[in-house]
Amino acid sequence: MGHSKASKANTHARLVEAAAARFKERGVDGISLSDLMKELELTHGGFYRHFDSRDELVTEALELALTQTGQAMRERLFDGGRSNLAAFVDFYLDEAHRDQRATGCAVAALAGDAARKSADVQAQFREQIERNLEALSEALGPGSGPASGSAEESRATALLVLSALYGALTMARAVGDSPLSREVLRTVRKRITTLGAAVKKPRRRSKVKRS
Amino acid sequence: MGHSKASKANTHARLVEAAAARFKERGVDGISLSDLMKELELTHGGFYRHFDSRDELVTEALELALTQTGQAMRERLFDGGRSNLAAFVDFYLDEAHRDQRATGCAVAALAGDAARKSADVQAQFREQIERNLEALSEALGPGSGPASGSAEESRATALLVLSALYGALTMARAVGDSPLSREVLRTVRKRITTLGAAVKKPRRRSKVKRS
Amino acid sequence: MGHSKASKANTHARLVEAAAARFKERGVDGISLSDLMKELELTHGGFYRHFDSRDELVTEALELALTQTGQAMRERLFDGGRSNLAAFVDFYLDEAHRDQRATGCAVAALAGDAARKSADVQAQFREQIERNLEALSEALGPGSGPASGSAEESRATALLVLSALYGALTMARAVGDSPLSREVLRTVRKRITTLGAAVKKPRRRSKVKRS
Amino acid sequence: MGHSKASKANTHARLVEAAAARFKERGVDGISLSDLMKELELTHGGFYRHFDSRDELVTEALELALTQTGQAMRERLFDGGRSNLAAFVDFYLDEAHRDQRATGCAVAALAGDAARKSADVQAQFREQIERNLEALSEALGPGSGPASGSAEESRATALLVLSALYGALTMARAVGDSPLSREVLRTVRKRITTLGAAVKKPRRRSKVKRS
DNA sequence: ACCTCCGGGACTCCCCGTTAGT
DNA sequence: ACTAACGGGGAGTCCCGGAGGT
Repeated sequence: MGHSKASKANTHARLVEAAAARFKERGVDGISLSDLMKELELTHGGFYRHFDSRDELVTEALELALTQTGQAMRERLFDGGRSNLAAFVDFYLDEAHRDQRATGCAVAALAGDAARKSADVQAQFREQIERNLEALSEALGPGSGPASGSAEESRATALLVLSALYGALTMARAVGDSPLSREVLRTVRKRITTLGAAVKKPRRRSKVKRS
Repeated sequence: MGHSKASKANTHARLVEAAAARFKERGVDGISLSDLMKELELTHGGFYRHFDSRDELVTEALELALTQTGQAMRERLFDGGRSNLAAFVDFYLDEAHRDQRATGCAVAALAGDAARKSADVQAQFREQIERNLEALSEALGPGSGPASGSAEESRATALLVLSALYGALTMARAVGDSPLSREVLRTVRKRITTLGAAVKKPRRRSKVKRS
Repeated sequence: MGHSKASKANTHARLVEAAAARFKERGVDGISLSDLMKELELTHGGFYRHFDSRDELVTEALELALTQTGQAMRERLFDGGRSNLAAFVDFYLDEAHRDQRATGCAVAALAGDAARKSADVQAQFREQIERNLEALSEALGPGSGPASGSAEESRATALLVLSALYGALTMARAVGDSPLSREVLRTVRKRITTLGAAVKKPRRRSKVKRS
Repeated sequence: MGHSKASKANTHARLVEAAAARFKERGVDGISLSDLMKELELTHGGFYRHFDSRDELVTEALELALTQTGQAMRERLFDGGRSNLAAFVDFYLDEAHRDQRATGCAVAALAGDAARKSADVQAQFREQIERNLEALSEALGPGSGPASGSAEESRATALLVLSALYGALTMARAVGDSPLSREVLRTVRKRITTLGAAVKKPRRRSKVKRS
């Protein structure tokens, strides 16, 4: 491993990766540059060879974290037909996912922090969530049901599903490992598919209710 | 210059209140003791008259924030019959609530942080969420439907509803004020009642699905 | 010793005395009320039965310290004829006086602090120094010399003598016990009388010089 | 934000200078580290980059204040022949010097405090006063008079003169601006040269007295 | 890429003057 | 007159982000 010109780019990338993981684990302000550099067996003095400021790292790490999440999500979602949603939910609301914040969903890990950050950071979340939404919407798809305002409906359902997923995972994490935590995961895992069902079939009744 | 008779208890209480508000607004680590004291027009020196450490304040402020939230929630939930859920949801997913983190729901504001805090803090969230769950479960009540594992069912529904509420509010905040943010609030507000509906009436189908 | 009405006045007086001593020893800001009260075997909570504020004690203690000093000074100055000045100087510039700040001259002990205190405090010093000056001036007296602007002359001499006394004592204290400290005392003690001599006898030359 | 290359040495020096000035003005205990740092537009957190403790700053600031004083004194004293003493005295006992404690003589400003400080501090005063004494002694010089124990004599005179100077300035400051304050300065200014005269010429009488 | 260090600012501790209640 | 405690504020310590210099 000579210290070729490529090694700088490599270190940059490793830094962003490590930061993405630590940020998801401890929050954007939860880890210092010094500790981060130590992870790569570097000293923190060298940091500024790669970034102009911590904020720059934050931006890049967030970008990475969010796109990785989106990518992984989509892959699980699109493998075949309708049953993929269930598979995705099973993964998303698993205890393993709950406990591995470093590798898990960036939105669930960092959305709470994003509310207090700059508009730029929030824009990053917005873009990614929008993308996630589209993917989920497509997965829920209008295809399988009778054609009834399908695009709108499935997007709305996707929003509801996403909210429930993020909320459930966040709650499960907030209460620590406990019966409640496991109950949240298990219950929402089981029930969440009813949302898709509800929107696809018995649409008449819902409309009546809302009026 | 002299302290009025208002006494310690008052200052202590005001400190906890101010901390609760600021914590919800900026996160538990987002405000310094010094700035907190300034809010009460005090200086940082007097802080340790009231708390042994910052952590002690965190504990008390979290307790206050969480119970206040729970209290307000229950009040909105129980005014009459079933329609209160809708009213509660309308309040919870309003833009005003989204923008007023200082006075809004403590769980939504701080659950993201709780995941990285001590087991004690997580226990506080657990207790409060449990209480919220019971209240919501009762509000969704088994009463209106035929006696079919009603308690269990309504608790499960409550979990789903709560998850969606927390998740939607968190997402709406994370993306900043924007069409997406408003869409999240609006959509979930409209759709969330279908969750309750789904569980209360057409219970047969749900069961079939889950099997 | 019942706690009769007289006892309060008594405590007040003892406080002022103790404060005067401590202030001279450690400076006006060099002792806390708490420590002061302990000297009287009281607790510091009772202080405000006797004074409205620390400043009030300072004023009274300074008054006492300054007048006691003046009194003692005058007594040593006026016992007989002219040789009293020498006796006074011998006392004033003795190592014992240097080492016993608590009972020694208040002006020498506190003039350095007075420069940084309020106009009121400085007025106290002004009055007392004026009185000391008059006494010394009288002691140096115009009597023994030929009548030549005698009052003016002796006042001027008194000023010079006082300056040298205060300055020598302050210097002797500032350098700590050491050959230099003792040299200052000894030398000024011996030489200072030449000032009086200079003014009383060979007045012609002085006047020529000043013109 | 960000520190220029100007580096530590500069800040250190500026701190010592500022401290020297403030100490002379308000006393060694009269200014807080925080306020001191504010003068340099720094915060108190950075202080310990430059000094291990407040005491260390005190030592250095005292050293600076004392040597600066001595230097300035000697410069005024040695410009030509004997008349320089008068010029020095005129400066030393001027109202301007009385009112500018921050830039004025460190001995006069701080000797009162030194008596209550550690032996180390007193040693600093001792050294500096010794140096001042030698300079003044040399200025009074044995040269002009008949050769009679000249060194001893002029040192003794220097001691007397220094005492009078310190004492007069201290008194003038202690009583605040007032007729008395001005009288002290004026009178001692005029009379102090008689001390030198007294020692240089009529030496016989002095010797007789001392025996 | 390292090491060193600067300046910022937080937390904690402790003492002071002052006040209230016993 | 004491006990207790309040609020002010200084000192000391630590760590962080950032900026040289080797």
